[in-house]
Amino acid sequence: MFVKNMFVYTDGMAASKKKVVAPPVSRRERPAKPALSRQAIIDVALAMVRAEGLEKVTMRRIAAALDTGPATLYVYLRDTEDLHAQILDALLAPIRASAAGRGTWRDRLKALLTRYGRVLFDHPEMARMAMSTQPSGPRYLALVDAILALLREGSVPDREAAWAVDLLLLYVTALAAEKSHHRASSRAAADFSAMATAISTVDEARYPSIARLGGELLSGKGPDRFDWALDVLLQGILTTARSTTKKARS
Amino acid sequence: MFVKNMFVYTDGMAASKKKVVAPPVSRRERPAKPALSRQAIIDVALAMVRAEGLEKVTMRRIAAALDTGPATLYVYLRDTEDLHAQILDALLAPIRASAAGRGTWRDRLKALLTRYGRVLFDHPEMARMAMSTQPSGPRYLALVDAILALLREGSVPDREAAWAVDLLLLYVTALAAEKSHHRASSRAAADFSAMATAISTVDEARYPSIARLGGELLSGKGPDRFDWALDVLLQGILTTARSTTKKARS
DNA sequence: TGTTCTTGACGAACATGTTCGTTCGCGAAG
DNA sequence: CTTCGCGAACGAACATGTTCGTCAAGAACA
Repeated sequence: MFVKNMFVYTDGMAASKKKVVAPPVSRRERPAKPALSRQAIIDVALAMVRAEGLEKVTMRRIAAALDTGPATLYVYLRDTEDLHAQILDALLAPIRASAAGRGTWRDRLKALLTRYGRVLFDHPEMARMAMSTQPSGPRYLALVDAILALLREGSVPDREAAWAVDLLLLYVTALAAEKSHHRASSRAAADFSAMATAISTVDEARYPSIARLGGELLSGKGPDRFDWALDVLLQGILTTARSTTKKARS
Repeated sequence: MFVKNMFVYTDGMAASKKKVVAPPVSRRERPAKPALSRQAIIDVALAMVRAEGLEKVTMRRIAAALDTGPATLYVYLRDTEDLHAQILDALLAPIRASAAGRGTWRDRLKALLTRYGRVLFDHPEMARMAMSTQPSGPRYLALVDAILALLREGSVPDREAAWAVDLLLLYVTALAAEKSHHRASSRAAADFSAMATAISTVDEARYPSIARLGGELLSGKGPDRFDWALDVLLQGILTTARSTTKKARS
């Protein structure tokens, strides 16, 4: 009897009840929405990154764009880090990492690293995320592969190259993270000015070396310093063997 | 009965009970609390860091410890980054950055950088913060000064040393940020395993260099890789001039 | 067919950093 | 003495990431 009544009731009010936003909304409404997918989420996020920048990509906004709630996204994404890793890999696509190109292997390697750094630099939060996530997407792997190929072309032994690729990528990532943060921060100019002041007015008795070098510490433009740093790294990589290092220090 | 019970109860705990449960708390109560100060906040935060770790230091918990609300802290602190910078500087105290010590200048420099990295490594969030904040506290400046002194002792020209100190600190900070995050993350083992799997099963046609090097990419223990990286950096710093680099590339 | 199990879907709730607006005590000025 | 201005103090509110618990549809099984 109970079941029978219930059956009749729902049958009679089914259509209008649903549309009038009656409190007991049937869950049968659910499948009417287009099914979600991981790729759909990533696609929406990427569109947002390109239109508004990474800071505007939040779980809530993505969910709203997909007509669902933020909690639902966690069925497909582990967390924002997972999402960011996907975004980063997509953003690396334009780089078209390859060992081929013009100029010496060294020129090509530096150009490649510069392009990689550029992507991160343009996305502050991405750079920071790249510091803590071990990217493993196809584009990233292509980047790693290209770097290894270039190091090989430059006669860097495999054993050293295996570690050098980490070193190079870490440095570029860190620099991008540092610089992009400053760029994104409204405090950058004030911070730089405060640092310059601190250095120029430093207590010479306490910090003799800083006092001596003074403004030199802040000299040089970003690209120049970056270029020099890459040269330092490459020079060091070309002349520092792993096992030799180990023995000499033990 | 209810009112009566309440009355009796409050009577028994008159002083503290009134202050805690009475809705119309007079603002005249304010000055009765010990005045806040930036240093008091930092001290509480430091005590928490030492007792429970940085992750447990939140504005709300600090405020609670100081018997106030989190919004009040913003009168004294700009933001959490500001707070973390103070904490970092305090944590650097034990390092006692100095150019003096035993061994070659190189040994001492590496030891100093290792100690610095250790501090960051032990505090994941601190390392990440150090990537985006330009530390300028006294202990940090002492570190910078000591590094400069050691580079000078190692005959690194001032012009190069001025940039090298940045490079060295950035690398160590970045590495600590990377490694400490992994250490703090419950996903570290899974991530590493996934990476190892990805590398060993990589498509050779697509990533020939990665396939060739395989496990070598993940070889070596942290300290060994770090030691080698420092040697790379120092070797590069010792042999890479700034102006020469500029000319050769232009 | 009926029952059980699995999993997508998602609201409520929680923790955290931070901003905005209001109150009130204190010191300066008149 | 009274009034005014400033800034410490702080509650309410907001945005964000994430977890937990519940519901219901579909698959699997008897």
